[in-house]
Amino acid sequence: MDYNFREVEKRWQEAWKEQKVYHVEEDESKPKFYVLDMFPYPSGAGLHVGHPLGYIASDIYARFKRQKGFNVLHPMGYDAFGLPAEQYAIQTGQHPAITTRQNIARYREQLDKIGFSFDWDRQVITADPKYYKWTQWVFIQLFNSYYCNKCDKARPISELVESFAKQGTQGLDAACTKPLSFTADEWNAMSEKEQQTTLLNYRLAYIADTWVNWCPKLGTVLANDEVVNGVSERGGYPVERKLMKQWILRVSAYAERLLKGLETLEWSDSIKEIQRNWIGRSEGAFIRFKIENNENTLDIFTTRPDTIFGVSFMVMCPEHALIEQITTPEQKAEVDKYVYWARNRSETERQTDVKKVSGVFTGAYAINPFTNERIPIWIAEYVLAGYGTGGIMAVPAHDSRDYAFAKHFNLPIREVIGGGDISKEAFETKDGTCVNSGFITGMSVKEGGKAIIEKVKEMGIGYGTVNYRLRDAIFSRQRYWGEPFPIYYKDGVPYALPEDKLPLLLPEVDKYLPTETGEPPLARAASWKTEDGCPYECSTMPGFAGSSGYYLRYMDPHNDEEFVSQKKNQYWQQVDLYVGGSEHATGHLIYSRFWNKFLFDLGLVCKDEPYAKLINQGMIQGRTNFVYRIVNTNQFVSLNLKDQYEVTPIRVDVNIVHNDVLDIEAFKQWRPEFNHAEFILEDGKYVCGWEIEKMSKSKYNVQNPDDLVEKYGADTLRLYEMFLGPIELSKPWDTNGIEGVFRFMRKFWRLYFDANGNFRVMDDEPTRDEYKILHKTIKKVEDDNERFSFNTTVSAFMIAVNELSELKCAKRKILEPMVVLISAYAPHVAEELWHLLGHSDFVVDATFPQFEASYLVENEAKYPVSFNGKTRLQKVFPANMAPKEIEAAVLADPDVQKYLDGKTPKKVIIVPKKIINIVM
RNA sequence: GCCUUGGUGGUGGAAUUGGUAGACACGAGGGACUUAAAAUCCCUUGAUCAUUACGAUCGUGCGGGUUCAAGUCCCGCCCGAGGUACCA
Repeated sequence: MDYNFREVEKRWQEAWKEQKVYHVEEDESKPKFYVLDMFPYPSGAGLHVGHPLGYIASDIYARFKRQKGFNVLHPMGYDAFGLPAEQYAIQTGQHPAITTRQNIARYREQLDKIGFSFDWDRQVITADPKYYKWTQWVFIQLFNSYYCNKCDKARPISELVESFAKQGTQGLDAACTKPLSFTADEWNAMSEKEQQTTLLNYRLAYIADTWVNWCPKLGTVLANDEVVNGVSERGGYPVERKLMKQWILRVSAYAERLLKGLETLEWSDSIKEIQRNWIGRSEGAFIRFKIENNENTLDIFTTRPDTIFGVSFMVMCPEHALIEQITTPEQKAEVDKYVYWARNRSETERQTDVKKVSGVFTGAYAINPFTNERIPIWIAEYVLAGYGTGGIMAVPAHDSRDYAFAKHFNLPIREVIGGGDISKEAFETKDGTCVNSGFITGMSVKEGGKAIIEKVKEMGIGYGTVNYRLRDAIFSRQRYWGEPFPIYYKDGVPYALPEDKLPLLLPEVDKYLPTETGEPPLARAASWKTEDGCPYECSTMPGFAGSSGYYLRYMDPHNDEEFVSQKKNQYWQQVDLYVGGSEHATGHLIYSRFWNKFLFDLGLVCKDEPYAKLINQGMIQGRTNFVYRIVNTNQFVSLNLKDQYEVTPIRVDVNIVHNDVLDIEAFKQWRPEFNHAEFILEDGKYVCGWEIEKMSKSKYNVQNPDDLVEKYGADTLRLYEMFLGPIELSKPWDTNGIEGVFRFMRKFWRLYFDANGNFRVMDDEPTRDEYKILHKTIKKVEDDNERFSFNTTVSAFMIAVNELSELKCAKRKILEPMVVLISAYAPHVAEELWHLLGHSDFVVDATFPQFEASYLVENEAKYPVSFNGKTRLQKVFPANMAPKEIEAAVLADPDVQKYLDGKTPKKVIIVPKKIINIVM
């Protein structure tokens, strides 16, 4: 019987489905293991060979763990809300739900062909009302919570209301948009509307006017991580800054815990580092500067309080609220002009002009609290609204940005940290000594900073504090295809919908565009209001809403009463292994951790981190092939002859190139303009050039997994994707090697059949050599699986099969465990052989073979003999021979003596079973 | 600029704690079988020199160092990839 992968794969895929082989239930008798792949967005293009890389790796691990006795949860679903489906809907009028359904069907079909062990009964789809009911529910919990800094966790907003009624803001320490201060009487005297507005200052999901990344082309705002290099991540459209009322999640309240939590995670250093930078913790001081002839104060955050004696000007961001109040009449015209200009600049313009200095003087002066000096207050773009207080004290001598500004506007530069040379550039060290600095002169930077903090505290104008770069996440999108907010407005104030009204279904609209008045698409829905006539929120939630807590829903996907039951959450705990791309480092992987920590605070989940171990699979790059057309002709010249001509490289479809040799007939058919192409060949072939690029349709280098499955089978594809190299590394996809893996698959199959195609496995006792091959392989596979080194496991299989073929081994005691070993990688062929071996259960439930070290014990050890570290020859000695004896034997050996050349060695190093080194 | 990675044959890569560098594949060359092709099998394949049998020298981005021994550890560079970028 030949290796007929089409028949084998079809048979077992059907059997697995029918018998629900991969269905999993909670089972207290077994330890659990949770393996999760990052949620895919089902795009219209379908899967390319890069997508399954991570899925194959996690599938191998899931199957391996199951064979090692774990109860493995390995689910899959779809992150189905999102921009592409909606953009398509705008263009065609087709409802995004339809497109999404089609795309999901296509994904499913492609995934099914690869033979994954997903439990599809647990599938979740974010766009399904049964699912987004719980996204909305979590949002309501966020809305109804605030962050208590004292107990360092989220608490019900009702507790805050009670406390305000009793003691106002006295003793309050809560995360907030801006610090407020009022008494119980003042609170109690507030109207309902005023109270609700006040509470928004504390809620973990709140609405506020904020500067946002507005993308006019997409008609929506974007989160910081959705803007890349000043343009939208999806589509690459320009992004502007705009002041808008938006729903926001108070992620910043969790900054410290998000940072600390990283220490407990088994994630790569690079991802942890990216998150640390994104959170951006910095210690410093908050200091209030008086403003001359003005009631207000200019508040600043600085990490260098030690340099306060060197302040020579102050800078506010162009968005600063105080600008109008402090600008002098003489400066007003100029300030207005600058502020207008700066505020309306796009992100792209801002980023490209980073080096250009711009700014304007307000005419106002602040007072240095230590020197009582008048300090001019400027406005400049280099100070950002979103960080700290939006104002700084500028110390040009010791900050390069302030330095550039001072030089440009001719402001004084005063040295306050000794030891540097400030004539050319700022001296930014943190290990200097304070000079010209009043009472801190002579102190180190560290001591000086501490002393200033003490002093400002005493003076009541500041305190030491910590600032984070991490900002609150903007949570509204002015789009149709997302979760509706469970929010309605009464008297202009937002209220949460009662939980029993969930899910709030996405309404039908006539068009997926904003209204004529610029409102989001949901405003088109005729009855988008409560029974009492209160209007619902018109924006929808962003992509990360549905993906932030999805791993919890997999634990209990059909529960309509609870988000996840305590019992099931207790059983599955958290994701043990999470596999996905590193591009989610600053988006999903932060939001998801935030979401989980919040649910943890509420006592809904038992772990405060969602993903214990994370593996980032590398990208699969495309390998583009080129042909070379001689300029102004229709002649194409082969790679190694092209330098003799002036040529234009042209990308050619990789599917008509084999091992870099062009299929000339297929090329002529490929596009009409090549019908009559002529070729200059080398050795009778047309050889193409190649380059590594991103895999994309426009570069004609896309490899579709379906085609490869069709040609070689899923098992070969799975093995080959793993064989390509370490899972975390990015690597080019090159089908040249897949033939070798396919050959291996057939060779493996042939171990079980004789020349006439009859199953030939017999029950004879294996030889010691045969056992040795098996146990060497068991050990290698087990160790490599545990460290996610799947490429070396594939090599180990190849070696074992080569060796067993050599021995013509057909013994059940060897070949049966081999089936189990390989089954995680090539489940279909393993299943077929497993049943041919007489089993009626499924190979995924077989027990992973037990490694017996005794089979690997050697009586002899082969020693490489080296002279001064250079290996010259090999000698075999009994494994238990003492080093002393080996030394004597080796020195007496005639071959060795030839190299000794009559000299006496200075030293002989013998590492048992490893190496002999003779030092001369 | 800063942070994180990585650099090994023509190609993908292996070498897990410092112990025979190049496993396993691809590609290439040669051969067997075959009317032929496919499939399969065998040999060679890091470079240079030598080839009569033994071989010899060099070699893991570059320059140093530690060590009996370095792809692996340390110091200083060079190059690539990813992240981040006025974050006070």
